[in-house]
Amino acid sequence: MRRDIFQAIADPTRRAIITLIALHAMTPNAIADNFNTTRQAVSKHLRILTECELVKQEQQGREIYYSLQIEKMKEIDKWIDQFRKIWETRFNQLDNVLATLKKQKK
Amino acid sequence: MRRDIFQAIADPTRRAIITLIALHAMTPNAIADNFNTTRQAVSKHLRILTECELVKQEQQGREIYYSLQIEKMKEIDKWIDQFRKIWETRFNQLDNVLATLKKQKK
DNA sequence: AATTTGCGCAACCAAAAAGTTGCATGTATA
DNA sequence: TATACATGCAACTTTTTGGTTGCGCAAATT
Repeated sequence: MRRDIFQAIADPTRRAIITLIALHAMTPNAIADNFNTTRQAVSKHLRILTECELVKQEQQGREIYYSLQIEKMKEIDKWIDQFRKIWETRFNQLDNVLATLKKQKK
Repeated sequence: MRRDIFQAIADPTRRAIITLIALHAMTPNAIADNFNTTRQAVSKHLRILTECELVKQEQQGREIYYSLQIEKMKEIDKWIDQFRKIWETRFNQLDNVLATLKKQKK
């Protein structure tokens, strides 16, 4: 079973769950109420998110509150970073081109 | 067929292809040589990447050069941004806590 | 002109994932 | 203690996906 963060965020429902619990911990039932799915389906998504450590749980009586382990999201940011470098470089190059054009105009 | 950028980057081979062609356009055969797959498999990945506009192609004779449409990568960055805001806020809050502790120490 | 090469596309197959159903378990509540 | 929730988990079904094979087409090469 492939379980990495990129695979985890591939599913739109999981992305929505992530956003939903980013600020406040929620129970599976409460989460399911926000979507067009069953509790079980949400439960499965939560298991996947837990498996790749994107989510942590906290039991409170018979309820289990799930919340986002936001640090983990930085892994995606880290991967994007290599491309950020590229697009920033390109932007600067464009900047240089514009500056050169301006100079020539003078 | 669901075709969005998050689904596109879910596959590790596709992520590798993206990184590979980020700087230089490459042909399917050249890309396949870098991995442990066939040209056809790469071709299929390229089709998926093309469908969600992550990749552009340029024909040159009988060869087709594929390169990354890096602007599209910003969409992921944009999604991550909501979480970046959260973790930066938390970091600042921690900063405040540390500052307060320091003050009390004095 | 014949052959080789680079490629896309469609059909197929196996594996994985998403969702559903039916439990079992533990915690509240009457 | 009996009942009603809240939940996880395992089995099963349906879809989706990644890969392979076998074309066909067009551009290069001979």
